[in-house]
Amino acid sequence: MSTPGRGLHGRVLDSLGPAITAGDYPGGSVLRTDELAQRFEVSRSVMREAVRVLESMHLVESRRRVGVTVLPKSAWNVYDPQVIRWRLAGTDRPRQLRSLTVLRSAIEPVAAGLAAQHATAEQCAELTECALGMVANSRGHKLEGYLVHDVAFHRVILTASGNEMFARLGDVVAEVLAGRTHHEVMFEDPDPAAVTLHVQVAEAVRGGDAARAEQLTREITEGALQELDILAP
Amino acid sequence: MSTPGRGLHGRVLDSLGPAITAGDYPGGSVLRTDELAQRFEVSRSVMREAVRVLESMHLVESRRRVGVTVLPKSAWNVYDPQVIRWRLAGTDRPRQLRSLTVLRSAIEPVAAGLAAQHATAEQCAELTECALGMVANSRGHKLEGYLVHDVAFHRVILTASGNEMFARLGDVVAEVLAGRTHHEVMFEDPDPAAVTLHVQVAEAVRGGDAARAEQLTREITEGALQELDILAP
DNA sequence: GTGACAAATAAGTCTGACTTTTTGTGAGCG
DNA sequence: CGCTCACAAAAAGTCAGACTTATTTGTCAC
Repeated sequence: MSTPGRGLHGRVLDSLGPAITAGDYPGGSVLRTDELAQRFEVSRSVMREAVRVLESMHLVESRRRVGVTVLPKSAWNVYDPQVIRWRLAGTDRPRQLRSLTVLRSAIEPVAAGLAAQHATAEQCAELTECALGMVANSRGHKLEGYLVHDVAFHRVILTASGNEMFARLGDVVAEVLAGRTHHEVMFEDPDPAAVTLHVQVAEAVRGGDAARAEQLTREITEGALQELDILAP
Repeated sequence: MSTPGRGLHGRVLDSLGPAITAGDYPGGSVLRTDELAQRFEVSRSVMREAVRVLESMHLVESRRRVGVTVLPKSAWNVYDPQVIRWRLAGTDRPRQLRSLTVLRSAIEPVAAGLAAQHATAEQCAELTECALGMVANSRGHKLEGYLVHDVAFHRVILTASGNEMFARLGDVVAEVLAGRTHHEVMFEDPDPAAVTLHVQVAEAVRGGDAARAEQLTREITEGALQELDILAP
């Protein structure tokens, strides 16, 4: 999925990033570059590069004479895809999943409305194809096939909205949907009502009915929120 | 506001970051670390740190034997506050401002609804105070005073929503509102209707009326969108 | 044309010496 | 006792140079 450990500094990050986001080093903890370099058996240059990246994510702050200070959670760049992945992989997973689902519930309906106004013919076709794929995989424990089309569907909506910031949430949504299928309980086939809603959204977008696309998508995300409440009330 | 040029690598970033986000180096352009180090008169170690940061923002990609490749806009981490600031400062400003305003229109109503459910008594008081401050500065060309309270108002809403990802958008909203007051045309006093809406949102949140808070905030952001359409249709 | 091999190239890594800033501390003094 | 100021220590910051490694590209034989 992501790009693991590109270069030595990347491997250090793969180890240190999750540790920090998991809370192994509480906000205010002070680390020293030299010590870290020794611990990870890399040179100081490599360690410094890793620290710079963590700093750009506002996970740590490096100050002379004091060291590398871990910042409080409130300072973190929670929109950084890397940070999101690290948190989803760690103990913060439930909270992160909830935050992201709420975010989805705010963004996706608006994105769908915009998509109805701006989607190209090609995007409409793609959308319909995705919806059909979902229908085809909606019965008989074909969860993986369903997931692929579900992810593609939401990606097209976000892209077709024409808003670059919405488009960039495609990966996040993919992560959330994949998480739901793989980690959470999902023995049975997906909710038939949800499948129908996706088909209807595709129709609304194709027909240029922004209000309807928005409303239907709101029902989809509403369902996702309820699912979450059932799992962890 | 931001933290300019912390260390040498920071100063390199202050120069190179805006250049890339402004499109001075089109996607696909290839730079070489050594050459950049010479151009900015820093050592390679410093230059490498800067490149690592740009890489973590997905502005560039560094590959052996080829160099530092500038990535297409579609790959950028558009939620990185630093990237947002760079783009707001450059030629991409109008597009960025529009994207952010659309984002606001999706997020803030939902945030207001959640705030109505979760806001503490203290946050409600703060909110009312902000609204009153807006009223007090709404007439007689007190734009700066108005702005301060406006920013504070939206910050409280986003924080009170209880969603960490919403809360993190406080800075972004502040940037957008400040931009509207400082850069765009805003000779006259703010729209009285908008002021009234803010007061009513404060009331709705205090009263725990989520639906009303959401709807009223939707009207506020709707107004912001229309403002944008008038300026650049 | 194709496939393997060699050379060129630029990033990646390591090391050691040096600089700069910040902080703590303690001496001196009111 | 408390204050200031100067000095020393600590850790990040910077630099330069040598070396390694992966990747591309070009070439040459088949």
